[in-house]
Amino acid sequence: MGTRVGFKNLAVELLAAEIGATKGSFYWHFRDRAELVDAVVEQWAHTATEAIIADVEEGGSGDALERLVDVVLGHPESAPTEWRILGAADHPQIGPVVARVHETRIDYVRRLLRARGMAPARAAARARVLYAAYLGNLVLLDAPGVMDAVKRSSLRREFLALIDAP
Amino acid sequence: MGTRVGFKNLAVELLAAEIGATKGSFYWHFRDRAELVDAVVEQWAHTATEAIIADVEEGGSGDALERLVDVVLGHPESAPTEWRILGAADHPQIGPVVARVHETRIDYVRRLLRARGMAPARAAARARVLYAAYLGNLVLLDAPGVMDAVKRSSLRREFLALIDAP
DNA sequence: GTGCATCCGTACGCTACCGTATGGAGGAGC
DNA sequence: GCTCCTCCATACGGTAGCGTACGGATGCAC
Repeated sequence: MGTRVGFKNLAVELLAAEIGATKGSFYWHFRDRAELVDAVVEQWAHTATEAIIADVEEGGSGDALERLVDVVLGHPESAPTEWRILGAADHPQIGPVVARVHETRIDYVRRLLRARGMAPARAAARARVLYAAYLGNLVLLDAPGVMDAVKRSSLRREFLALIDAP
Repeated sequence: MGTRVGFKNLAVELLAAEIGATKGSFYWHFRDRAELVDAVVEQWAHTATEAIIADVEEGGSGDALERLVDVVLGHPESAPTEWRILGAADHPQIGPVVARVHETRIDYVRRLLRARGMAPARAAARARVLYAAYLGNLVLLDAPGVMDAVKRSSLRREFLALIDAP
């Protein structure tokens, strides 16, 4: 069996065979492969932004930024999927959606920093760098052996230190 | 003309046509496409680690970590190439090389943090998060419109703040 | 000048994948 | 029972890209 992730593996015949169907069935439900890609990416964009933000917002105890760090660090199993989608951002169907997700997330972090009293300009720049650290963490999680030696508690501690940096 | 970057564009016939040659010529110099990929990735691994580290080491004025930040933030034009190679890390020929580059760079940042007096365990974790921020910065640079509003001086300031965070 | 090594071009086979054409099974309505 | 709609399978055409076969040119040794 293949890698199960990756834009290249989002192929019509491969997907159909995995389900146990054929191409004839696929092309009844989807007009073409582009429609499938759109559906997958749009689904990801939803669960990767609104769902996470809602999850953080409704869990009322403690600081929201801390809860956000716990949420994004607590689900390393979703890292490969997200990283593969980001890696396909050069595709014309995926790039705009990814950019939209980036801006939504950065703006959310910026608002949380503002709520902690950080000045507007600094909050904007800090939000970008913090989110960049999250993205790079995805990359490193995907590289075999690079993150094996580091404990998640250390990571959490460093992320929180970056939030509170002067 | 195409995008000039991206693993998919590293194709034999496309490359040959771009130079003005043909496949027959290519297969005289390379055994197959895998050998070409190996050569490109290995070349990148060299210039992306040893070259940068040497550049930082020999420029003697000021703090080494600050110089490193200036070097990596000062060459945004190399971001697309690096980002595309990282995005192809699921390829069996590229993944190990990328992991090697990650570890080399993280260890370098860790040593610089140690030289500033940071405790070993914290330096190891901090180096990973700092490097992750650099990687995420590559991702955001590639997303159109996301980084337009932020000035490089602000970015530099935030990176330095992350270095000195408690 | 003849033989040999080097380098390159043309033509072909092969595979993977997308998309289409076409027929057929099974249920719903009447 | 006839018809139509929904869903699926088989078979085919078309394209992109990798790798190979083979012939031709160019230069060097002798």
